[in-house]
Amino acid sequence: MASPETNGEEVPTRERILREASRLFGKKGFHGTSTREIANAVEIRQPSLFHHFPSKRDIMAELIDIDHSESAAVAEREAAAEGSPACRLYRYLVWDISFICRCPYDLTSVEGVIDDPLFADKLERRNALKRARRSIIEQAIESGEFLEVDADLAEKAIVWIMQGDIAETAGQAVPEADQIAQQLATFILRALLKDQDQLAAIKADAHCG
Amino acid sequence: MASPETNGEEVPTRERILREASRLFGKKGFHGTSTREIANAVEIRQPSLFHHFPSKRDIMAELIDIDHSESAAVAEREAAAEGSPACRLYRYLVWDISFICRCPYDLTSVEGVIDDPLFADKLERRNALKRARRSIIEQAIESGEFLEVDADLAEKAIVWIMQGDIAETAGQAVPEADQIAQQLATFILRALLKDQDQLAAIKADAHCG
DNA sequence: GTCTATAATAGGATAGAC
DNA sequence: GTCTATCCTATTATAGAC
Repeated sequence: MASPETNGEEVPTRERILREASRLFGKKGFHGTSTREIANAVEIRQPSLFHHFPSKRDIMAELIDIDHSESAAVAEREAAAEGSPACRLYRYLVWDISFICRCPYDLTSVEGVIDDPLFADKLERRNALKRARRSIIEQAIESGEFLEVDADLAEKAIVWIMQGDIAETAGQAVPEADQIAQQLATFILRALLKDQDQLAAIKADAHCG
Repeated sequence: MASPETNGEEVPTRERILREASRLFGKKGFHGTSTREIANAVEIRQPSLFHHFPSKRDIMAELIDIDHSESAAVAEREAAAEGSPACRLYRYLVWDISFICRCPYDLTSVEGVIDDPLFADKLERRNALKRARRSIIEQAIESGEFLEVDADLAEKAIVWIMQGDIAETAGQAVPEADQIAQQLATFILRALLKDQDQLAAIKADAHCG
């Protein structure tokens, strides 16, 4: 119980920079946020930022890594796993939305900068994440669990909902994380399932909460 | 057939400024886009912009008006109308998503700036639009057509999907506008309807394509 | 690890010629 | 209606003291 995270004191400066920068990037965009604003929010002077990060770009780059590294791993694992694809999609969705709701950073700005040449080195992993999600949806359609919808449009709608949830929670680490994750994952599954009566069994098999 | 819009020539400078600025705002954000970039895209010099708009802010303000004025009118009309709420939601959704897909401007940046104090005068109409959408959903839950979901979360998920579609089409006026509008409206209705078998009747009653 | 001071650049907007 | 030239401010980042 001596963790600096749990008792609310002594958050390291580098950590506070990431949190405040993510909020400002989320609200005003990466290019629209100045290093002065970040420094003011952290309550240090502007040049002191450059002791913790070599450039403004590197602050954003770290936020991209936080957003994508675990998500891509989970999605790729579920895409390659055995068993009901609908259940695997549900499990991935609950994990990722829950991650979003618990994250202390506002990751809103990530999708907005990922196509910027400045972050070209981060693009491939994001695309791998997208491919994994699409693969699970295609498996669910082929297996007959999902309606024969446009898999591309379905993957997009899912991303859009997650993106909206990211902007909504904005790094506030909401306590109802699991509840929201299950509600949104259920919303998505209902829109795609051929037989709504299977929803209860899918949730039970996924054993997330 | 002499319309400047249809034969592709002679688009007025003011119009080209709106189109190119909307694309740049959508890609790099309002604050992240310089007036020099806009001018370059329009192929005029930077100060010439200020002959057509008094400031960079006023370009964005006009894009906000384009996004919200008709949408708010349609949503408020459907919220106050008679008949099946699910049908009225479907009709609004098809209209708005179709509008998005036909719009020659990239309206991605609108949601990102609407909370900025710079555009405080545009906030009330956006909130009226949100209230109208929520009202239709609440009516559909009360009437028993929709499952007893969280109306707030449902309205959010709908906005997120429309917001994603705005970013996707990015003012390219896609030819499959009606098809996409119906697919996404169907996705949303399926996620909310208590009885999936009513979907066909709702679509028929809405008579949108 | 933070500060002040400052360099170097890019930004929004104006003046006035054509 | 567009241009060149320019003003003034804000920006990212560095240098060097403490």
